[in-house]
Amino acid sequence: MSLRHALLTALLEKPASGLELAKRFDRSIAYFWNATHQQIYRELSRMEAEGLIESTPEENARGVKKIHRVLPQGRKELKRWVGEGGDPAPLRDPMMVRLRAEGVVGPAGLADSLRAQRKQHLAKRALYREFEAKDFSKSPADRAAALRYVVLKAGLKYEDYWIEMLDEALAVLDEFDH
Amino acid sequence: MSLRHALLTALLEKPASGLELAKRFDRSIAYFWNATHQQIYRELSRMEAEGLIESTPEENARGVKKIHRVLPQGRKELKRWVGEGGDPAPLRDPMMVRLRAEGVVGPAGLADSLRAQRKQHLAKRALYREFEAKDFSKSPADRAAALRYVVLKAGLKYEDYWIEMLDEALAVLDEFDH
DNA sequence: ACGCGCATGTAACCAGTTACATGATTCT
DNA sequence: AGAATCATGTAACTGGTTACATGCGCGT
Repeated sequence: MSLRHALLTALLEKPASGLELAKRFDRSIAYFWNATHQQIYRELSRMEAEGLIESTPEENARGVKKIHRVLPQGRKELKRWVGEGGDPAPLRDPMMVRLRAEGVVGPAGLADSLRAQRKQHLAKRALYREFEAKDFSKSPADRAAALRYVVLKAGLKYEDYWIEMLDEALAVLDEFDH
Repeated sequence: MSLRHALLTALLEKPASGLELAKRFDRSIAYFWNATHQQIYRELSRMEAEGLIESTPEENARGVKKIHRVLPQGRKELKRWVGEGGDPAPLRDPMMVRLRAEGVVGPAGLADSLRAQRKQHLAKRALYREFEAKDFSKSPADRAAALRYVVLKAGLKYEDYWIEMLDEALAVLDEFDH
């Protein structure tokens, strides 16, 4: 149930509406979690029903915007969950399955999609590097910022990892299928 | 729907029963996909109903063991899927959420679970290194083996990545909470 | 006789995905 | 007037998780 806790964290940093959260998830927080607006709305309703957050309608904007704020119960729940621990997330990546399958069924046109994914990872890395230049040009002074930077660096390294991986896979395909 | 295709790949390499597949997923294939036996049985039934695989009971063993084999339709479906392409798998890791949350709610005892996870990643890496020494001590000659090696190296690097990450996070927590 | 490991499953649940619905405001 | 954007939601479905059920054979 990490979506709930990702939302609590985001709302503690700054109260927001459902759609604003969805956008933040798309942008700055996407390197460690993501979610669609449907999922977010559902989870926000649940959390409100359980007394973890409250919402106040803001009528001046178009439609009715609901700003969500974390209640003491919510902060308590987040703190409890952080200390809780648990196993590493199970790895589940279709591309690795595809690579192995390519070995078994013979050339099936995987190289193109490897290159396409490589491009996407390059783009993400470039974006994260912008975040890095903007937010962490000097080393962070406080604890919270230092931890945010660790997470950003993890995102960066994750993209590095994939680019290396894909290059290696492409080299192998190139060698055997010249 | 990658479970299906992971199973087809595994069954093409060697026909097997449901439980054997579950074990293989736990061991050698766990660095790119995993699944419980319940999931595997459900998917095998579906694939049999759709004519992608067939099963023959083997009564001599204890209980009734069903050996599954891939049919031409199944191979065709796997090949189709490999060429299909798609976006990178969305990243979703609770530990990254926890790190960020720690920054927001203050020290909440995250260091212990970071160390616990680190241990698990070290163990996995050691296991993968054994696989490497056993199966790839000399560089692979054929295409299929070369691709299997790429996937194993990806698994290895993934563990390296996490160990580095966790060390960095622990260093930050150590610095601020001495 | 008893427990353990092999082997196959069912059922209920939860989280994430996809498609669609609705209404208001701003831009052209 | 019509299109794009902001904003919130419902419904149906798929995939993954957890808990439980059942029966056989082998070792002690």
